[in-house]
Amino acid sequence: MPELPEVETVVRGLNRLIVDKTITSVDCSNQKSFSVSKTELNQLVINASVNSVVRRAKIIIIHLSSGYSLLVHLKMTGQLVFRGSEDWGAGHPSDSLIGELPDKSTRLIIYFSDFSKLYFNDQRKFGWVKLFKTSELATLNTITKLGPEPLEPKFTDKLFIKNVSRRSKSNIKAVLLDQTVLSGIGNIYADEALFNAGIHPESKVGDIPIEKLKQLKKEIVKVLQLSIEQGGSTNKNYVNAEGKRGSYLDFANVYARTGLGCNICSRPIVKIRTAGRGTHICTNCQKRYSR
DNA sequence: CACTTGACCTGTCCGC
DNA sequence: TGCGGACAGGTCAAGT
Repeated sequence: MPELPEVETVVRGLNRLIVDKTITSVDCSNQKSFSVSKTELNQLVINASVNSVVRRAKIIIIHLSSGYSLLVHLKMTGQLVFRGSEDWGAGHPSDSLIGELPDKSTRLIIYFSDFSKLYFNDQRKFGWVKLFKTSELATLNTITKLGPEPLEPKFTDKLFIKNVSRRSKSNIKAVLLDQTVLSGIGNIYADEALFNAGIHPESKVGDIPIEKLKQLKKEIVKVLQLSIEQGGSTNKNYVNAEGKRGSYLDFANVYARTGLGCNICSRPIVKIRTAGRGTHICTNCQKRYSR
């Protein structure tokens, strides 16, 4: 669920909420979620302050003053939720989607010197938190293997076509989900971009006309920008750094609209399975390209 | 190398 | 009401 727009929203929130705060301690459960032990984690981050929070693909990077950086991947059900010192005690913000913290999915708590806290919750335990030296990030395989950022100027038509063409015999949907081709797209925005471009997700990349691929690239950028404006998509678990939902799904054309009328032709949206994923389409508006 | 599938988890929903 | 099974979907290892 957290894809590029959701992760971007969390990062923007954290930049407002935790920059310049100093860590006093960390507390974690579920060792599987972490690359270092609680003891090590405490040794390496205590008394460090937060320099900045950035994003690469779907990875959240928290740069610390100690020369280390915390990397967080939310996978499907991860959340990074900030609670200010005024929320200490019984109450919690009434407009938050989640209640009292910690709860049973809390895996990590970062305590700041002003008594505010950052919670990492993850129901399904797929997410992770890793600690690296900031100077090592540039050569880290986790990061260097990632494809281009779709919202950066370097993401040109030419680069998009070159990268998707590496997998010319695959379904276009599977290729959009491949983070080495381009980074940040997940199931929701793959379905939305393919609908907006009028392409059936099971079209093979090699069968799609170049002009249509260019249009798809344009639709990817547009849908990601729109979703960031809406604070991302909340289907079930996703919340921003303040525990609030995103509203992109109010604008969705196909995702989670099975059985509802297509916004263009009114025929019902159909759900199929493509590349092992639930896939939402309008069979009338999306053309299946084939040889 | 290109490409596909299943495993990792837990909570929820659907049919019987 | 309870119970089994399918499903949710990001990534990677293992398969063809």
